[in-house]
Amino acid sequence: MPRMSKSSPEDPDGGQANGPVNGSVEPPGRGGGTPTLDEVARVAGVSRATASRAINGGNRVSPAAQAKVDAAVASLGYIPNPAARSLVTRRTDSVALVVPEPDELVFSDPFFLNTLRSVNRVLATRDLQLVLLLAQPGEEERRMLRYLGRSHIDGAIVVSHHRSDQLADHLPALGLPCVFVGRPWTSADQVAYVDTDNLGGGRAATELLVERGCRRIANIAGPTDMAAGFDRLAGWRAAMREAGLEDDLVELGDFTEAGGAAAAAALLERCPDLDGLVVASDLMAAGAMGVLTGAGLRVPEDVAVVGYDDLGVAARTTPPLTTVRNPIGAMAEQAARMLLEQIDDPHAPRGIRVIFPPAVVRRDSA
Amino acid sequence: MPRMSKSSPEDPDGGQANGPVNGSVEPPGRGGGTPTLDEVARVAGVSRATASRAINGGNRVSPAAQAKVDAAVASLGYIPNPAARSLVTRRTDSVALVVPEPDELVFSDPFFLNTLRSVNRVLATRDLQLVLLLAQPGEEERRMLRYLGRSHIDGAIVVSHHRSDQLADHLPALGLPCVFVGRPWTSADQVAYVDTDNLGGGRAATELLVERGCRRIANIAGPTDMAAGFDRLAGWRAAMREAGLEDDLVELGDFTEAGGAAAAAALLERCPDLDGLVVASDLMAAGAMGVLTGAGLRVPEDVAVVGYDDLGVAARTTPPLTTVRNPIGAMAEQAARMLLEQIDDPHAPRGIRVIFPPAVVRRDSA
DNA sequence: CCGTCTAGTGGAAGCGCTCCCATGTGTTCC
DNA sequence: GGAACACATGGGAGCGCTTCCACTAGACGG
Repeated sequence: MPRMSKSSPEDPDGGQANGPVNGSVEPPGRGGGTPTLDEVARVAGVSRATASRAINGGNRVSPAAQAKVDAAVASLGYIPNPAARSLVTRRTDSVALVVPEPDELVFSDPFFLNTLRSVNRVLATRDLQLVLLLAQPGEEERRMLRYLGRSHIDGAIVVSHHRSDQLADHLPALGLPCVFVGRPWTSADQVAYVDTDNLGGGRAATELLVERGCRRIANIAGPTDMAAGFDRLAGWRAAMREAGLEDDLVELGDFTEAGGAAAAAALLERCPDLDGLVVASDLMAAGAMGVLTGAGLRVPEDVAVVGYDDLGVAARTTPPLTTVRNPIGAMAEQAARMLLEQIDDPHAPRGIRVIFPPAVVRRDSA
Repeated sequence: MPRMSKSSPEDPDGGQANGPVNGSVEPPGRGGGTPTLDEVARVAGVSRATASRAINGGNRVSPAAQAKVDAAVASLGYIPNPAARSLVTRRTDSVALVVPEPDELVFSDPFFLNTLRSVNRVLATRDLQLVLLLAQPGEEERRMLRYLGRSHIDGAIVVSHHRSDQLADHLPALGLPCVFVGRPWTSADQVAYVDTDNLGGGRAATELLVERGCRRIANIAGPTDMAAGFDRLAGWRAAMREAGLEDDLVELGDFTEAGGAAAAAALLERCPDLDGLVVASDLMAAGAMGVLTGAGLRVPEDVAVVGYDDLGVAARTTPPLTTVRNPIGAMAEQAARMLLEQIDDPHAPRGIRVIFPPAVVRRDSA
């Protein structure tokens, strides 16, 4: 029974509207549509079932049949229809990169690009597609959750998660495989995540200054609704207390250069003779250093500065910034791999976490 | 080595929804799995056909039926299965953002992020998903083309297209709606694209220096395998000739800060007394200015500098950079809207192009 | 020499959806 | 009052694919 793929009675343009237009070859006997599994099977002289098996890894297929199917696929230029496949397998071969975006910060950060790159690299090895989901809190976020809730996607990687969004609670509840980059605020023990030891990093940065002999060490913190900002500040606090120093010289920044500058100015006002500065990001540190030198202070002679991230900016400031490395590429890759594992094995444990150690990178600012 | 810990070794509610076998196990009608259109129809007391119509815009559906279906959808939390829908409609409701990536440059550019943002914003208004396709030339690119060739995607936006890739020839040949951001090298009259007038921009930048009285104006060009780099250089050339000046003081950069610095050094070697510098990107201009001031030259007193892009860097250099604005956000948005039009109407004209005028932004460097 | 395997195969049953078409119902017009 | 026309509706045929299941050979041991 012939498919009536073409020219149904009242198809005005003969069906050439969508779909790859005639363009190239058309070996098979049938109408000019894109080849289907049926055609492959016919050309190969096997059943559709066998053709399907051959195409999907060749389980329980004789070498002879496999060869015939391979040849047919090649000659027809056959590519399986993903929708049809997805309909029955219930997989979509695509994963989402979820980026809650309450502000525009994410985007100015080289951090995001590194993530994208690394995730994509891992996914490419498995022929998975990356769907980007940017959503602001509120309506957009809700729509995104609806989207994720249905079988559009096999899994999700969440980056730049904020305290306000409820991704960490909702995603696992959907039964959707997911991995967070950066410790989630809630449900942290039910969700897989990878992170750096931001607390240890904040502590290490501070200890460096303490050992250098600094006594009045201030801190420019990141937004405390992001785990990274929160933990780095906590690390600073811990190190300060251990060194017997006051831990009240803190200003909040927003991870931007301007924010860092503003915070530095405020700090300088509060404590004109500060001699050390721990900053939660290199970009903010760059802004802060501008203010310091503008105030006639030398870095590191008068004020030693330590940044955080080491994603490029740090090497370009004057003086080059001593900083704590944030291995974002490795983290994202790790996250992608963990997601793959979850997708492959739905019974795999859910709460795995991987924490990368901090690494101080010494340059000239401290 | 990252350390790893599993905090919840066993999976409380394993993946129950993974086999297509479920259909037979699960009595239809009771809310076991995800609701289907059948269930909606049953709950609403109408046929599946009517339910489908009601859900898809309510054409030829009585208000009463519409209301009943709406209620059923709400109460069941029904979301159409995209695969099933796509199988019959031959649409996928997702578009690709194609990024050929011969090098890592694209990523360090704020340009890319702006694009992403804008495209996403437009797509969101129509509930379309953004699939990110990053591919290096060669095997990866071929795989990408195969992917695009099939009905995975309704359309594509191509950014950062290089001379070497053959996207501009292949994509339209696939019959796939597509829009380029940045003039394609080939098939430029068969492909829709949006661009800025880079030639005009290069010319304007140069004229600014000429009017300022500069006579020995050098140029740091971008990669000439990208239209933007090529055109900006051509604009400089045209303006130089018109002013009766030599147009041979050119060095090629790679759109990075380091590349700009290297080019500036070479230029300085060739012509120690140059008094004007037109640079194809702000990042390169920043690098170049570093070299200039390092050589004891004042900007703009000794050498006036004009950059290109104005995507943030320009305002942060010392001195702030006079530059030519590259309205990348507007361009990307425009591209997305054009793509939507092509998708909506397959018979729409293909070769539309939209060119944004250049705009000089005066700061302190010239 | 006959069960009993096992590997390979094809028939057929859907996956959840859209849309064509035939079939009611209520309106309008001559 | 019947023809002519809306308009709304449900039945049903697929979209292209995977996979269950029944079936046929040959292989092998008893």
